[in-house]
Amino acid sequence: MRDEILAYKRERILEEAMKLFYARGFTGTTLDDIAAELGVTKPFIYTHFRGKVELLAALCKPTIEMSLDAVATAAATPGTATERLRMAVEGFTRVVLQRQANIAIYFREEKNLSPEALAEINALRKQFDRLLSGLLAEGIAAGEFDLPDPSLAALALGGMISWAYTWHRPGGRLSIDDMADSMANLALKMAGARVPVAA
Amino acid sequence: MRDEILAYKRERILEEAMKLFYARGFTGTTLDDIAAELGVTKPFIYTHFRGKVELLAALCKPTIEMSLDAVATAAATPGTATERLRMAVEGFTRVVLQRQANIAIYFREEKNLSPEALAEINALRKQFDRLLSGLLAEGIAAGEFDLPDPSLAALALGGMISWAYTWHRPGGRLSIDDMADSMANLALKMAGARVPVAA
DNA sequence: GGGACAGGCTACCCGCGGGTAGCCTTTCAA
DNA sequence: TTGAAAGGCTACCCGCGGGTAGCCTGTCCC
Repeated sequence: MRDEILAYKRERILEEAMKLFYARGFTGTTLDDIAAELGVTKPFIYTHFRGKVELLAALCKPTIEMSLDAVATAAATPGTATERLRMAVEGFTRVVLQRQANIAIYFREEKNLSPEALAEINALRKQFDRLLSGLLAEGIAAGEFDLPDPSLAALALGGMISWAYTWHRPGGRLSIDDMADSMANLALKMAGARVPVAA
Repeated sequence: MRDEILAYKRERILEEAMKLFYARGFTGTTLDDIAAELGVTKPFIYTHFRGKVELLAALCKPTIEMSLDAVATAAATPGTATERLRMAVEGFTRVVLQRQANIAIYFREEKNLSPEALAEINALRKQFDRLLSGLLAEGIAAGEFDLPDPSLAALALGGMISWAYTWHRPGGRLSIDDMADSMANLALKMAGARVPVAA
């Protein structure tokens, strides 16, 4: 129970930090701002985190892990490359949109991460690209996809989806599920998959 | 001649600012850093720019204008939608890769722009999206493309290309021209264009 | 009732860096 | 040779904000 309360406090700090970093940027947000938003004072934050940059890492890393998980799970699921690519794209799109602020913070504030945190995250991203590119290569080998350069296509695909953090507005015309479906259709068409559902 | 030297000095300042902002981030770079790199002192910069944020705007705005121009020129060129889309994608890809640092700085440091500069740039981006989406819609109307949602596809396309600023390495496996060509092929396939050149 | 501890706050330090005032040097014209 | 202007530098200011030392208060157990 003590631990649960501790964990809850951590979560609340991260939540407000996320909102403020998203709205004003990392350097545009002070620890006093975050504390004020929580109705506490700056030293309170220091009882839960080593400092400002640790907040940043705590916001970024789990989100990158979730992105990797989405693709890794899809790649490891039984099924055709087409089915798995759809699953990967849908899953990743959901992560990007559900954790839009974290994704935005990560890409904007990468330079402010500690070297250690950055290295860890870069390793995750490398895996992400490899998995996606491998999935495309499997599809080509199986005759399902038609792509001359799966590595490049993986980067293009990753960009197409990641980019949604810049323009998606929650509560807009398309729901997250709509977006995931549309992105998957576009991705399959780009891959040259047979029998694409109307994109 | 006086004016030319003045313009040259401005350019040199911007050049070093670009390199440093790109490498260390906007807040991670001091005016003293930039001055040192140029072999001058901080007040020198102030004889050419109002302050640090003006440097930022001077780096971002022309690059966004070039992006818009690339698409606007392509859209206004005579030809089929397929031809014009290829031209637009190739042109935009070239801008992104040739001005990679500026693009990166813009997307990362958007929050540090003055409200006025931000508003101007946002207006340009809106035009960009409208032009691209309009071009896709024309292609659909002409029966050249097969896309259920041209607005969404325009955003996806824009993302796919913009994203290259995060991973392209000059001197890498693919030249800028290779990249422009490949991106255009992927874009046309995504649009469902008939007779796509092997992407 | 009292001791002790946890948890948070008040109050502060201090370096960094954007921005500026005013001087010095070089150059050129008369 | 001198006056003056342009151009850049030295030296400084000062607010902001990350980080910390030490106190205070409420709570729980004896």
